[in-house]
Amino acid sequence: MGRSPCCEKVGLKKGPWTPEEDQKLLAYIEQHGHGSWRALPLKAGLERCGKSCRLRWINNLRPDIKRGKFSLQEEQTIIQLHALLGNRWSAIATHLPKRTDNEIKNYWNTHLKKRLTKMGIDPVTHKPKTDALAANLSHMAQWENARLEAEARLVRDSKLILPNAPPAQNHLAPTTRPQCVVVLKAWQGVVSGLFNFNVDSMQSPTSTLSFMENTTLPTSSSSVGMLNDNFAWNSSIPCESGDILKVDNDSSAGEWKCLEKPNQMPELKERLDNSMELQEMDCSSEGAWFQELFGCNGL
DNA sequence: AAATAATTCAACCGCAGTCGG
DNA sequence: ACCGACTGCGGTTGAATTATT
Repeated sequence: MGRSPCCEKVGLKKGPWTPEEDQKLLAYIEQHGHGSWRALPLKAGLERCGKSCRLRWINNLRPDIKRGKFSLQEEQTIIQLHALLGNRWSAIATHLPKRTDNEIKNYWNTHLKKRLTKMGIDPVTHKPKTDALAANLSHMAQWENARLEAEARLVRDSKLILPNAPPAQNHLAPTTRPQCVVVLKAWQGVVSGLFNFNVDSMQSPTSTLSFMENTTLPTSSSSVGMLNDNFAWNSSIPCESGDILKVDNDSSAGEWKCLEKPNQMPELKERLDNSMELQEMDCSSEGAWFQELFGCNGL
């Protein structure tokens, strides 16, 4: 083992590099290669330790470094790889050849981690947090479930009492039924940790976010937005019965698009069909509460 | 315009793994 | 097998910058 003594030596310069120092380091490496980092500072005429030179070269002076804002694709790759590899920044950096591990680490800590946290996703486990937010949503979902059961029962009872009663006016076409229930169902699934990453797809630019069986995805625009912000990579998500949600990375927003018509859970569909009152339920505000909860624009 | 708070990111620090003597 | 030199990595720090009051 043993510790490197070079950085403990007194008299070596620390702190930000000057352009002159950069020039010396660049010129030396271009001419001789870096060779032994420990010996380099003396040969290059730098009052720095080898470690500092190495770091400066790797993180700033290397000619193949890409600077500037991370692209959506890069963000997606980082999130995917972090889910797989954890804080192994150098391993992650090998998949983003023009980015340094330090830059990726900084970007994760200052941007991506915060974003995931804001979305209720644990940035360590990449699973939804079972915190107060999730508990609230779970509670809301249970409440909604109970309410629907009661309403459906009421409707059935009223049909029994008035068998010839005319059908209630249907304000919404069946395919455009209120979707807040679907959203809640889906969120219940999400908070239960029903999704996982398809490891095999990690190398592929088009990856699949696979859900465990019977996970119903939300189809309202607001909830789709939520998923977009959480898992905005080039993905296809199998919904029920082969319905596919796809994120379109060709657009700068990486928008989720439902390619097929939404397919709701059979029992939910039946319940909705049975409930005339439910068909009249006003769900216009559901987008608002989801956006408020998740802080995403979702549209 | 000034003061303060928040954010960003380059650089440092120390630990662990590898290699050669 | 042991020891020391060296490199690479990840966590952390703090100065610089930007946003907010």
